[in-house]
Amino acid sequence: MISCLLVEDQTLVRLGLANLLNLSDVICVEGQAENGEEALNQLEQRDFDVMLLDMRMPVLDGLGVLRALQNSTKCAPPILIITTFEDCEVLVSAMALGAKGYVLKNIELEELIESIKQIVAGRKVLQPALTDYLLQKQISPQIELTEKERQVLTCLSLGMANKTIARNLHNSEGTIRNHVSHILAKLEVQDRTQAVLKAIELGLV
Amino acid sequence: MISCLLVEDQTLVRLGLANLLNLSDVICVEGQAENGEEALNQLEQRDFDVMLLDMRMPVLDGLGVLRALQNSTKCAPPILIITTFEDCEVLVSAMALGAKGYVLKNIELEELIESIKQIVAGRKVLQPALTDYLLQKQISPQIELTEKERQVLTCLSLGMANKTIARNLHNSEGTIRNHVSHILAKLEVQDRTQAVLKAIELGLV
DNA sequence: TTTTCGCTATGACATCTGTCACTGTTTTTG
DNA sequence: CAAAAACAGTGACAGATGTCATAGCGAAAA
Repeated sequence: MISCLLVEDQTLVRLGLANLLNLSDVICVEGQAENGEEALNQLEQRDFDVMLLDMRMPVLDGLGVLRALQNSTKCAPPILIITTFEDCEVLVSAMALGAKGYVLKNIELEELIESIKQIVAGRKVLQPALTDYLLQKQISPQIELTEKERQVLTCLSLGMANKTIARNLHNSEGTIRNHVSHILAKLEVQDRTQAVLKAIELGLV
Repeated sequence: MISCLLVEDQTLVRLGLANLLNLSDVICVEGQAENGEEALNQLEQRDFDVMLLDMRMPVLDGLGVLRALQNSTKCAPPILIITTFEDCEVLVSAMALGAKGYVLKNIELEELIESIKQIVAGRKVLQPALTDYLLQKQISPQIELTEKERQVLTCLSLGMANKTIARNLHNSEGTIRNHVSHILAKLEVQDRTQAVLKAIELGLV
């Protein structure tokens, strides 16, 4: 029987998932936490075979937990990240911080149980759908904006006009126009609206 | 016994929640769907007392389902939106489209069951935490766009120029300009970029 | 040191954008 | 039916937007 610490802020999701896992004959959710701090407390008090960790949480999020464990002397259980597609940007950081694998919340139950077994056995679990996505993002030519350009882009995605941006950043309107022009070129788009859309898509803002 | 259709894309969450609800002695999850289209299919085939509807889904999202039901002659069950704090911007649209209430996914189980009973009894359920947030955001009164305006707005949020939109929708550029002008007025913004941002924020696209 | 790069700035230019007024047709609604 | 919308269009206009060439300044890199 694999003892498991489940860390997830949404009550319904946590209870539901715990229930499902407990119905299996190999996994037993023996600890639950609804944020990172609680998780760390639970780890203080007893040992687990594995920790299922959500990324987005109040108080202390998934990355926070991983950081805390790295700086701690205590020997933590292997960690499987359970996250949504929307939050997958932080996965690279999570893996760098010592997580042993990641799966999407919309994974099938059977597959999740299999993943947990793999993690406990010391192997890594990288769900293909996510890996593909991350690789594709990395392959996509990285857009390098200067500090000023980033500022202007932020203003753009707040819907500001050139004149307004100029006032905000204490520049002439002409200067801002130049920056905008460079941003459009770097993002390979034709106008500010497309720039904002692309920036949102790429998570630049 | 209340028969319930549960619409939620994340498999684990859906199964877990169904399980929890079925453990109660008043609610029975008799249908499940992992996207809006499946939900509509299920509604075709049989009746339910209530539908629990997630907002963010692939294929056809929550708003899409509500729109489809509004344009349909069929008598749909009352709908309770179950969503996350992050997606709550679209709730105003959802309510305008006929949803009967909304709760957060991190609601307590007891409270959720109580909410479902209220909905089935014909009352509305507006979870205070969300209502407060929305009021604080001073969400403007429901924005009513015409069909054509919606089409143009969609084009706008794809980053199209007026000329491109005109070609796409088979209109003169002047006509498109007029439509854009009306959209800006209705959204109470100054230019197309702000319109796109607001449209995204309000879930109009 | 020389070069490169980021930032600032200006002026000119073509084009795009949004507003307004006004004219119609068609469809919906009271 | 009559009024009200939605839809399509035109022409004119002011202002916003984006491009380009050019140039000075300071800091960092070669």
